[in-house]
Amino acid sequence: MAQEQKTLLAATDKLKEYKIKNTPQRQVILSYLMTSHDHPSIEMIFNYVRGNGFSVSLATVYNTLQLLIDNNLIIEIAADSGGHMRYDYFETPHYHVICVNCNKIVDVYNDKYKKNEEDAQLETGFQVFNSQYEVYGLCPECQKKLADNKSY
Amino acid sequence: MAQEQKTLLAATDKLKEYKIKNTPQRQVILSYLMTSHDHPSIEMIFNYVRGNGFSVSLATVYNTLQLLIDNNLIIEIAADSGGHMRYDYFETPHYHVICVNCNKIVDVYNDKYKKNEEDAQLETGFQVFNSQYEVYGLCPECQKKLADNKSY
DNA sequence: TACTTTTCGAGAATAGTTATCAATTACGCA
DNA sequence: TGCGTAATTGATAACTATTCTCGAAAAGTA
Ligand SMILES: [Mn+2]
Ligand SMILES: [Mn+2]
Ligand SMILES: [Zn+2]
Ligand SMILES: [Zn+2]
Repeated sequence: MAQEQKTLLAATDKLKEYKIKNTPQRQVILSYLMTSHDHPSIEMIFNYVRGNGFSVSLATVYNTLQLLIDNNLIIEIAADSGGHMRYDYFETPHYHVICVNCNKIVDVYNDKYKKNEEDAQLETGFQVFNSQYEVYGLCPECQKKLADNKSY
Repeated sequence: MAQEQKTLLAATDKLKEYKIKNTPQRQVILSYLMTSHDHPSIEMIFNYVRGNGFSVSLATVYNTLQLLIDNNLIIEIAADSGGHMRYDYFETPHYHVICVNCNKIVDVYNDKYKKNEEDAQLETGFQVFNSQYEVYGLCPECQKKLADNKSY
């Protein structure tokens, strides 16, 4: 069976597991997020779905993403200095290292940062659901690029 | 001397320190951020400045905030589920605990989360400038409110 | 299959943000 | 202190990301 088919089935299973009504649009969007590692924007998701032969509207992409966020299946990252939100399947806890120059997002699979959730709960009395950690800096490529430009 | 005057002077000093050209608008915006603890939105800042007898346009508020962000004087928090950005003077490292129901933002002055910056740098080769940590949950008031509603 | 409910989608409407550009202001320098 | 230049401001237009609308289509249920 093609890989593509497999991930569609995996997405279908997830939807069932979370008792979310199954539709082709939701399958494709979720399977894209489950397999892609590029933290896509709305536009990228929209183009991906249409590019794979499925019909979809922008409104449906927005609705579906909100649904997945509400079900804690994905997270939204405000990482794009162009003001675009980025989306990430969030099964395994990890944090994001973001290049302020090119908007690249790199995953770091280390959940140490999660330990602070307990502190936060004790300190504030909040009932804590989850947390996110973002690190800002310059990626190796942009470091090089900017160093080269300076040496004129 | 009135408190108000003092914080305006403090803001002026900060602007000098960072070699940012001094204007009345920048003074008021920065002094508001330096003293307020409510992580204001653009709209709140705009209203504050006008409410204190200074002329200002929305464009200037946006421009000034971007300038202060670029100088690492303030940070932008994507904490408002209504899609509004919030702004915070960020002299002392701290993280934010955010109520997903009422958008309240509570500061926790504990910089343990910052320790991960070193890991991130080693792991990714990024040149790290700063990092942010956000915890999501329900504030005590909203916990109570929602519990009451359920008990019908 | 028949029925009910949910979702989809095209486009309109909304709202947050950015661009424009002439007038004003800040500030280094004589 | 006063000039000259470059930067900033502000009213508003333009832009663009997101949400709304509502009739049509599809999903789930028995
Ligand atoms: Mn990720
Ligand atoms: Mn804060
Ligand atoms: Zn980069
Ligand atoms: Zn609350």
